[in-house]
Amino acid sequence: MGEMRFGGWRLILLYGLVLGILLVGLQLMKFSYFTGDITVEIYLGLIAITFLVIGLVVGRRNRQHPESPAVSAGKASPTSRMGVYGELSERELEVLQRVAEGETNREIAEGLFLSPDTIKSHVSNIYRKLDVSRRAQAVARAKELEII
Amino acid sequence: MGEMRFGGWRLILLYGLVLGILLVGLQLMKFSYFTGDITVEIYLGLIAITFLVIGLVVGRRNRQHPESPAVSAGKASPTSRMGVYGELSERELEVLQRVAEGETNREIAEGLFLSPDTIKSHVSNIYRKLDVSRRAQAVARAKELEII
DNA sequence: TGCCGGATCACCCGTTCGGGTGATCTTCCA
DNA sequence: TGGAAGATCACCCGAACGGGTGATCCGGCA
Repeated sequence: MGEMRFGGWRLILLYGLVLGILLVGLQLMKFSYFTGDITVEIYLGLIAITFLVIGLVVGRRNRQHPESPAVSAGKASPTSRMGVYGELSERELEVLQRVAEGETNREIAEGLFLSPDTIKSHVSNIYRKLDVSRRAQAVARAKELEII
Repeated sequence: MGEMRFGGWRLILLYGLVLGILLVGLQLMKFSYFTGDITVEIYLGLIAITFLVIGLVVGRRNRQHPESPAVSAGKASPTSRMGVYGELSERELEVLQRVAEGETNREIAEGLFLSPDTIKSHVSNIYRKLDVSRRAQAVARAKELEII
């Protein structure tokens, strides 16, 4: 995919969304304005407040969200089964240990006199058995399970 | 010396300007044939931009508070036993936590409404403070030091 | 008041990782 | 005896990472 380097991507979507809602709102308000339902002061005030809020939101968009509903992909791990992890083989434990030391696959390979591809294979199997998908997560898991 | 970079508030201002101009343009097209008077549209656009900028300024000014109550648990002793590594800032702890969950920099960025580059920066500082050089190692270290 | 550090963001570049596919060889055991 | 599982290795490709450099803004502290 073409990468948009600056700023982030969801921000643009957010802008699009806000803009769309805003335009609809403005059209409605304009209609009311011409039919004399609301005064020009209210109209202007609404516009001012709207953009003020947009500015505030954008300006503070780095605020921390402790448990925001908009975040989180798949946390909380509903699957709470243990005991499946005992099946890490000797080799896999050896590799996992070194992964936790921060060694790269190549370094591990050299330390164990194996090919980097072999290490990759072991690491992939470790991920499968620990139900994770990257090293930092595997280390955290292993520490929690006290298998390293 | 890079003057053409999309840096910081310049980007936000650009968004604001684009938004405003777009709004004005749409107004002109969509409803200038109801009234021959277009100056009022420009007027509205200017109001919108003005308040957007005001919101921006206010929002930027109010962010970054050193005293945020919404921080992780387990931070019971902020002053004691914080040796060399103890200088991990709130932000860094937050990032480190998510690193241990296996989130990518981009995922962390989205979760915290920040730029991936900012996360990279935090992660680099974490490495320096923990004296490591990659994520798995950082997680192992953090688990050993019981800071996560 | 001027400097420092934290937080935020951008960009570049080379390396590493993750995921997939596929292969050979050995051991174990049903 | 045939399959299951483990260990070993190869290759591809895109995503992610790590390490720099540099910039802005802000708050605190000497």
